[in-house]
Amino acid sequence: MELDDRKKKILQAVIRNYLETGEPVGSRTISKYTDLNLSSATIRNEMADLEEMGYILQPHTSAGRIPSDKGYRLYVDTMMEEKEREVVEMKEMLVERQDKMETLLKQVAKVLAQNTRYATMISAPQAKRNKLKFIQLSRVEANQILAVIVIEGNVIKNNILSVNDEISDETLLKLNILLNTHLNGLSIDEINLAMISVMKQQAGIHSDIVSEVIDAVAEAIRAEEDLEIYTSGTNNILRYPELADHQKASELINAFEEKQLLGTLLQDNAEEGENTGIQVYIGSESPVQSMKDCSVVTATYELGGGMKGTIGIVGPKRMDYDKVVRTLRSLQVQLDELYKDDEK
Amino acid sequence: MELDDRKKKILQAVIRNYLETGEPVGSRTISKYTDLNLSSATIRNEMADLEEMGYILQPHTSAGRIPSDKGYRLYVDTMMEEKEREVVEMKEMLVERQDKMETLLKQVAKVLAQNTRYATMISAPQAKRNKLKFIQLSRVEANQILAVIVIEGNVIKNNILSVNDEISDETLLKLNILLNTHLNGLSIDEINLAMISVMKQQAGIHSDIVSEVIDAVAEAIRAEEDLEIYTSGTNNILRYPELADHQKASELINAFEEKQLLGTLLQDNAEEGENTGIQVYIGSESPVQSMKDCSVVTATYELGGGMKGTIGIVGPKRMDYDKVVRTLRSLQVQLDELYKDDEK
DNA sequence: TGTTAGCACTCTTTTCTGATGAGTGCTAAT
DNA sequence: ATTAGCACTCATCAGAAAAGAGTGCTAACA
Repeated sequence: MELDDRKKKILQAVIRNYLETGEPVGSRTISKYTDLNLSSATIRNEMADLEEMGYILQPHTSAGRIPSDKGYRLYVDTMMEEKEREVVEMKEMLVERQDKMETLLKQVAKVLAQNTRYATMISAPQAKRNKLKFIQLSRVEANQILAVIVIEGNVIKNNILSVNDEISDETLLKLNILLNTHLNGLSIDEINLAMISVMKQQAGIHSDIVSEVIDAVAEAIRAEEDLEIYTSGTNNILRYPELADHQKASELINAFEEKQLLGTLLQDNAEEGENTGIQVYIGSESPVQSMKDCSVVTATYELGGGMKGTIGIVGPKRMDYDKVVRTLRSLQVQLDELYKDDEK
Repeated sequence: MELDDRKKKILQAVIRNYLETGEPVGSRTISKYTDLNLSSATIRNEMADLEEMGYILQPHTSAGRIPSDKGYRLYVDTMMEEKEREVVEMKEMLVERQDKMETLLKQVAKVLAQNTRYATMISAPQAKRNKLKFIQLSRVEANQILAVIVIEGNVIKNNILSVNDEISDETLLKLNILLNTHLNGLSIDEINLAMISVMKQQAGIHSDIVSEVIDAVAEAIRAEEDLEIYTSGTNNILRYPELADHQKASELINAFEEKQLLGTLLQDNAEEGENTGIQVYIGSESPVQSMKDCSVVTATYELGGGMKGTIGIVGPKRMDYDKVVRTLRSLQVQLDELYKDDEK
């Protein structure tokens, strides 16, 4: 059977209507809703075909139809009209340039959640390979050394090391130079044992500090490499009856709390080289088990310098795909501009 | 009317039973549940009295009784038996000493939520008056200066400052000395304008850096002063039908997401000088509006050096007060020991 | 005098029933 | 190919009846 133009129109009407109401859509509704001027009977026949083809489902005999995952997929891929109207201007809400990346991302997640009324998540931008830029040791107390580790992209980590015997300012300076000359510009797997042993030798009695610092560096880079994720609007999940069932809602809320679980979703996506950077996962397409009854839309964004992160929106399968995609796209542009403003 | 011993026993039995089941408790149940050897009729008379006194409520005629807030209050204040059995050993789960405070606190919140099956929150320990301990400026790039600010209690903040003209290593050293001699050991409101202008004068052409650094210091101390809060087990809210109603659940989940809303709860408490440091808020006693149908138990903990934080547990009014209090108390001890271990 | 058995009464909860209505699939007419 | 018509299905709703839990009150009892 072929999916002709009329069938497409009907399918589209079914989906549109279902997105709005969340209720199964009947033939009579469609017959009036569309400009096809067909009677409900004709629609019924067409809907029977569409069901056979797997685009729509009947929850039970004598209920209307609801879109299947396959139906949503077709809709998202080929039928969404991206109207220009009401492109949400998020910029105003982000005007106050945030110094801290963390604050910015939290705010984006929050604004997005308020705007869309779905649950949102955003991963902090990451450079592919994190290289060490600069190390600085300084004394805090007699037997405490502060190690400041700066990674490519101006990410800064601190670490306090305890030492047994006091260290003079002079040796501290020497150690600083030693560490920086050897390690700067290296990524974590470029620091090898040979290098470490050379450094230890040169450090003499302070070799233990060297190892501690190197551990700290490794730790810092590793920490930077696992995704920092911010979420917002978790409570929106309860807004949609099809997700608000305790079992499902609990799993979802948990996923949003244990942010690592969201990692797959945000990480994998960042790597896929889609042209627009926007991905839609419908129901079971989602790589995260607990979201098999939701849809997830993700968008990668760039904050310059190859720093890429991902934004995700989680809602019911009948989420307003048009609006979500539109909003994400506009957000991508706005974040891009934010970076450019920063540049100049 | 007097609350004699028998009435107390009956009240206790009603509460105990209600805590377990969440269902109104009838006279017959009590008559069998207790060792009073009284018939249900007698119990009924007593229960009528207890109701008159305001300790219990009838949801409707011909339902059993449920405890009122006043009833819970009496129970918590005078009737809880703290049995020794099954004191949850959380220590094992916290064995791996965490370097980072953040990780530790997140873990505590999580373990606590898993143990109690309630929602938990924990505020990071804070010293009352945050004093500046040490400042370190260093160059990251030609026109970028990294300012590391260490606050009493070894809290470290970083800040990158952009400067217009390059600064020599020498001037940087001078600035470092200048800043440290003037500012170390001061709290935010001890840094006054006079001091600043003296420093600016001494800094000569680099006076703009001085102001930037001072801003950064102020910002860092302020940031440290507003509570860092970690939460866990939000989804446990859905476990209790009396809270799982969409309206309430949504508000609660939101409160746990917008962690500032929890601030009042955790902050006020930290200041109250209760002997045990454990506080119970029942229903409308809670200072947070959205929790008027819950109970909240908070405990202050100390991590040495006057650094105090607060742990909070949020559950239904029929939460297992005994267990929660026991767990919190044991946690207080364990955190205390953790610090002592750290000390030596 | 305190305790208890008994009973009528109240109110919620559950179950069943029939009615309603939305929606379908099929057939026959256009 | 389209549509009107009709029998049929099934969820949902309203109401009634039944069941059950629990109460308050009274009268009897130790």
